[in-house]
Amino acid sequence: MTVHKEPIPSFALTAPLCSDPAILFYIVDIVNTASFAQRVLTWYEQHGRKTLPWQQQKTPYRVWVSEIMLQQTQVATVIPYYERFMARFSDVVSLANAEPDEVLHLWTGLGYYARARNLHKAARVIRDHYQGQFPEQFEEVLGLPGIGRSTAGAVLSLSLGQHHGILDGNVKRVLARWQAQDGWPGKKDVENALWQLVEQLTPPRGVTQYNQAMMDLGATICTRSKPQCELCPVQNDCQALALGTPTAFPHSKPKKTVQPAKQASLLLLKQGRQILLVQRPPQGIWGGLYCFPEFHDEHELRHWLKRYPDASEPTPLPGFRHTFSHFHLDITPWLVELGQIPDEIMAGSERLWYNLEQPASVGLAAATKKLLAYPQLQERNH
DNA sequence: AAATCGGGGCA
DNA sequence: TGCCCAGATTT
Repeated sequence: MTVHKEPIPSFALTAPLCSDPAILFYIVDIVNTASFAQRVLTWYEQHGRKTLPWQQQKTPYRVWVSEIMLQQTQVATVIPYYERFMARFSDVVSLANAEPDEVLHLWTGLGYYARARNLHKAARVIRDHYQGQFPEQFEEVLGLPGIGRSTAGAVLSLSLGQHHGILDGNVKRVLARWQAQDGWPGKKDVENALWQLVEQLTPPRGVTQYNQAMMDLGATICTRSKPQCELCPVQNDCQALALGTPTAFPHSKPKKTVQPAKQASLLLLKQGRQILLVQRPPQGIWGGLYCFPEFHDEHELRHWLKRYPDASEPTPLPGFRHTFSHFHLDITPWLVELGQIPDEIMAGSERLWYNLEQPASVGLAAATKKLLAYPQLQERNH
């Protein structure tokens, strides 16, 4: 998709250099592309963030830790964690020498603990294979656990001024909008197209500021919702803005076709305060969790119930829809009371008479929890 | 309730 | 190679 908005004014006002509109547009493209980085850099001088903790004493180690923390959390939240982390582990060797538990402890609350583990693993690789010096070759950095192309580029460009592009979530959004890039960036081909754009636009000089500026732009102006396009330095040739739908980019992850609803009837078999649950097979939905006995429909449920002459007439309770990522389940609960617990039902380890007042420590599906809280299940004379 | 984020791990 | 996942936060 290509939408050409007005070319930059100085260029548009001169007499055409060429009568072929295709070539003219091509030239205008080159001018706009060449000026993209300049406009971003100028914006950064005036509006960019330059006093963040990891922007002081910029070493690969300090920038690396900040990049990993920032992958999952916003700047304001990261700052106190970063300060504590740096106070305790001032260099890569002290991090490497720490116990994994202590690293995780300092990470507590940030989430994504696999990344803390990778951080620690990488520190040990650096201690043991790089004499405790953070490597400065792109391929070496790329080889460290938890570091991919974008993080490697960020660390080496922000701390050492090496010429590498970056493509984190913020940059992806800025570029996908500027280019009106079709497709979901989770797809390889779309990501490749964006990387190609990164390489075209990243300027030969001022990479440190440019990369920082692109991230700041995405974090403060070109935000996921309510972008402030009127403040953006590249608004004049932003294709998504020209289309009038900046927030339509980057295209969101294609929805998994939500299957039409499946029907399930659940039997709430009850004897006093005891409720029958069965453990589900390890595979499939609710694997290993305890749920109510499930049937396709009321008929199947009644058929199963014939074995228990003692059982009361099933009473339907208010149903509800439980939505999974890829299908709906319409649940109709049926309540049945039993005079006594049949021996047959007692047998089998996959069955559990769940005591409402002394709940067993087992995994319960969300829908099961919801049903257990139904007032109809509570013991009335108690 | 849904989308998100960059890299790892798996088919 | 491409797909799914983590895990807490934001919208």
